[in-house]
Amino acid sequence: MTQIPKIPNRHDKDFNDETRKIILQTSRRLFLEFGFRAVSTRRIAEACGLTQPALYHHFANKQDLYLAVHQEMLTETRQGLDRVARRGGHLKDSISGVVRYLLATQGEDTNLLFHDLAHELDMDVRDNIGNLFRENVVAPIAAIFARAIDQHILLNIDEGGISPMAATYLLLSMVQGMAHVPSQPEPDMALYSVDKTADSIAEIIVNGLPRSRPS
Amino acid sequence: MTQIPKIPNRHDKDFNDETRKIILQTSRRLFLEFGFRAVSTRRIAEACGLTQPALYHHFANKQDLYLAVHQEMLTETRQGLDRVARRGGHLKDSISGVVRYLLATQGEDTNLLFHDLAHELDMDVRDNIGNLFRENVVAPIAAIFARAIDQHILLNIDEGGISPMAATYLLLSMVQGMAHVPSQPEPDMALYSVDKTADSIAEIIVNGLPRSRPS
DNA sequence: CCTACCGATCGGTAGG
DNA sequence: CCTACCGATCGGTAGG
Repeated sequence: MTQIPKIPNRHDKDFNDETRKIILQTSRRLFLEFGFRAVSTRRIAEACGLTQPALYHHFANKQDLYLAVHQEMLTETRQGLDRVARRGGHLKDSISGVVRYLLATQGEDTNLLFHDLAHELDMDVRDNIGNLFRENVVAPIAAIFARAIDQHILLNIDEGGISPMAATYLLLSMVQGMAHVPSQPEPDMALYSVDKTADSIAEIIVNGLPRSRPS
Repeated sequence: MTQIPKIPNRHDKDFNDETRKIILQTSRRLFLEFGFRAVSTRRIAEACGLTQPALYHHFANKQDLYLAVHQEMLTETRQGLDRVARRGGHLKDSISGVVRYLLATQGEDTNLLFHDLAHELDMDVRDNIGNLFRENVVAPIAAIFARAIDQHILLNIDEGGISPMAATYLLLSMVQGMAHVPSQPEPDMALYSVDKTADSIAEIIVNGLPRSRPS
């Protein structure tokens, strides 16, 4: 019998689980910045110090890697939002805490994620990530608005208000929007600290743009 | 001398300027939905009923076509926003008019455009489109907020307000955000008419989420 | 405006 | 985890 060469597999010592973590954190950074299509598997591998086929020992394919990245990230986001929610406080403080968390963690780029879900991913992966996003991001934030409606702080739809989910998507889009404000010669929001930006967004959501007098 | 075969060029009758318009409107639709990278030149050509190399008789390359699409579109947006501005009226009415125009024309996807500018285009095209966006979209909207600050309706930065440009990016992101709210079994904002959605966003920008009582 | 084609790059596989 | 390689697709060109 000929000698069978050593082929690493997930049961060997040299099948390094550390490598999987490196691939995950590297591809997370790249996918979040550039999106699914613009990040090639070779680019991920190179950034990890691997050859491209090596990725396929840890993930079945590119979409599977993208899914794993978002499963991990959305779980983390859920934990952060739950921590904010447990602090309680008034509506504006809760909103400010949510915004601060989203800004500080440089979390999901909602728009880039939606673009990938709509155009780049197969149905099963799309549904999987879409459900995780609704469960782990939208639901916890919407609960804050729903609570304010129950306490008659905000109006419900029948009274001329908007739904908790619509309020949540509005909040998420405002967080994304502040990232695009170009830096100015004079000090501007983009140069503010995360805390100040979060308070400012929360203030606008609850009371609108700062006015001279309540009209 | 051998017979020189007929090669169409821009001076011939069969070099159809109508074709250029078809390419522009077709690629506009595709670029707006899928972004620069995801739209191949072959896909554009096929949608126009042409072969892919035929595109290069009308545009030097893919980026040049992308540029022409946005030059045309941003000019149209400028005209629409100027028309809204000329109507005058109170701040909330102006904002509502802007939002209504942006929603009705299914204009620029700001986030997709920013992604392309940041990651997909050469510096010269990026700067060109970036300048056009600031001149034709940001500036007209920011002027509305600047006017409200001059009239002491909104606070300026020193008084705790935000800059006209920051307010503009916030408005643009809110418009984008409403497009992502999933349709619900119960009637929701996504099912509202453009007019109602525009009024709702304007109300939130000026007065915040609808509350039971001014606190 | 077409056919034919170029080099580069893509996601993924074979096989060890 | 590597080398070697596959078919598909990309933007763009040659030449008529």
